[in-house]
Amino acid sequence: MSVTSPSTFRTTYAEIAAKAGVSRATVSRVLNGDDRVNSDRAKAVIEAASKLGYRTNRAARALSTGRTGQIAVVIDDSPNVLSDPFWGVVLAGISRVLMVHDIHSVLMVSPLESEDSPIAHYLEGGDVDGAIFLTVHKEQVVHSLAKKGLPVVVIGTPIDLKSDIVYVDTDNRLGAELATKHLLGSGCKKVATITGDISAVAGIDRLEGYKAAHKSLGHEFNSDLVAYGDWSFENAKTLTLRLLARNPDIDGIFAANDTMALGVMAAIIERGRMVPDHVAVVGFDDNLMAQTHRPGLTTIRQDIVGLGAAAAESMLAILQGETPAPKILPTELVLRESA
Amino acid sequence: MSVTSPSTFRTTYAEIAAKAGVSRATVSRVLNGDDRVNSDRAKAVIEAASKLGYRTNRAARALSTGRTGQIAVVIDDSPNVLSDPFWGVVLAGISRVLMVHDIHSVLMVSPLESEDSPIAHYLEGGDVDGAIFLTVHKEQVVHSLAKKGLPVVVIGTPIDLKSDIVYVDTDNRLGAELATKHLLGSGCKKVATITGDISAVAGIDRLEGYKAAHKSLGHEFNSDLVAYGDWSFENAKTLTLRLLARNPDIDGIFAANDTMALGVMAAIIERGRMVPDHVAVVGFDDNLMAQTHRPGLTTIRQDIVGLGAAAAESMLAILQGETPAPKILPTELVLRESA
DNA sequence: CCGCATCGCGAAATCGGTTTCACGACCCAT
DNA sequence: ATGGGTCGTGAAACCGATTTCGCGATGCGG
Repeated sequence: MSVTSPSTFRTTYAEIAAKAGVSRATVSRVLNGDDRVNSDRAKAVIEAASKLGYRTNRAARALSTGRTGQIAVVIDDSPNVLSDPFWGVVLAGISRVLMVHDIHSVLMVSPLESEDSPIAHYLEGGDVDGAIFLTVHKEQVVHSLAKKGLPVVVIGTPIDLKSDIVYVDTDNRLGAELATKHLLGSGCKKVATITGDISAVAGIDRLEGYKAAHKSLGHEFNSDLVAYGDWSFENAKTLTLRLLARNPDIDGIFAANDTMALGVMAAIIERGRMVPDHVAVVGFDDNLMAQTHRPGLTTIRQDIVGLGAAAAESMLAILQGETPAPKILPTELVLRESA
Repeated sequence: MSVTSPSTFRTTYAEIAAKAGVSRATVSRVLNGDDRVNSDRAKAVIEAASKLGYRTNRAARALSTGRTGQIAVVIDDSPNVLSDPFWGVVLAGISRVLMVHDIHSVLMVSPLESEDSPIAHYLEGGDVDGAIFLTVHKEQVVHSLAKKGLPVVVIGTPIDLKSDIVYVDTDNRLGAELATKHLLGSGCKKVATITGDISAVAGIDRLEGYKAAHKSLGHEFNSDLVAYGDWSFENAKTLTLRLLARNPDIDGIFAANDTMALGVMAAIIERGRMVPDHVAVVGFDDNLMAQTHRPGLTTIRQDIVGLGAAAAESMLAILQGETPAPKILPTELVLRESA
């Protein structure tokens, strides 16, 4: 009593077998590249299959093999997560790589609060062969899933590095160092930073890079010049106003992401100062806004598609039984007008 | 000879049946809400299932019922599509609704060029119960898939309206009218527009809205004030410069999306004029940039999550055997500084 | 009290690939 | 020639949930 009739006629091994005059077992062997089959028969099978327009039934295969050919991609469902263009691009990177290997991405947009959440149960349920996590969620939960045998890849460095979770990330530390060095190297005397959320590793690392640049260029690190932000525009703007009030001679600011860099610039303008003439600004990400904003934002470009692709490749490696090392992707300084 | 051992022990109907002292058939009936089962036995089954931590095996169910509980979400894979934050939000809207109904979204990021493309074949293959298309792709292909019996929902109005493809869209015409009326109503004498790609229905409709506003407020329509854009920043900037050179007395511009509105503003500034003092600007979308840009962009907000949700609900309706009418979602004017 | 419809339930078939197992054919070394 | 080995192949079991079919039991109208 199906609600909508399938109306699609799928051809099965049985039909191919009949047409090619062999058994279903042989059809299976041929179609899965087992070369221990008489080549004439193999040819016959291939021809029959293509003539009948055969498409493999993934449900049947999954039932039989226990592998579904599907990977879950889990994203936090908070209002500002999927509206960040970053994730869409990561998704594209993941999807492209997996699709080449005939693996499908199942999108799960939902917070993964506890080990009892429906998503966690689903992931354990065996209906996907693995899971890629797009933000760090509750790391605890990810660990426990991994321990239960689910292949897991995390995009972004986990806080607990001792655990051997496979992850990929952008080289946040070096990128931030690059950004800060550019400011210091182009004549800025007093370079401040607005950090990201430093409960996240990306936030910490970008701050570390800022410090490293100072050290390596022989500038003294001054904690007065560090304002702790949360990745958001408004907050960055407020912090910048406070920073400039206290240290009017700041002539360069490294913001830990582009969104905050825009907040920084808005604050500078509001104080009646010019970018980059009075204060130079460098961001991080190179998102669309960095390009469209006036003045154009000098920033650190990360290879976002590459990040997704790397995550997908790590997942494939795990499925092959390997234990891929973490991958850290390089960054690049993009010069525009703001610094 | 499995590569990674599943290590996960899934409990099956057989085990539940044994524990509850009934047959597998009865387990199935109970777990699928068939009420023609003795309530004591039902209780026993439910208890056994929960005690054993039963999770349904979707592959087995799919094989048996012919329905997979999965919907494909197809997005064009061009560099600037997934980097548009719009689509991420639509995805979230879709995913949330489907997930409530225990249906999973399979993401397919790929151009759907022809009826022979791998994606088209996959969609016909029966491994998903339906497909939601996130941009109009080759409409031809979508039609042919629909004709073959695949439940299909399109986000965005199809060009060929005679075909009875189910679609959902924002009220582009009315939104554009709202935007233009705001400009005309707040004192602008000469309001130009940068259109979107007018080979897309959204582009056409937003232009129609612009015209309708003029008509309804008794302003004459002047085709000199229409520049045909392509949704992109750079192009909009160029067109605006040209427009302003030819008509220096333009005092308002409606850009058919926010990205172009930023281009428009960049051009205005470059000409040494001020927004909104000399030229007021209104966009369309209300994306993140509209909020973070200075001056803040007055724009038309669409309910993007709602768009995804509506698409998902239409899909669910189709799967129920209904034929949902197209849904057109209302828009809203968001006042900021630019107009 | 009889015949017939209804009801609850389990045995068994089914969905479509995959995989084990065994069998016959053939080859080689003794 | 003969015992042991390899090779290609098909029959049949299997994955786990669903569904048809039919059986025995109960209920009801006449």
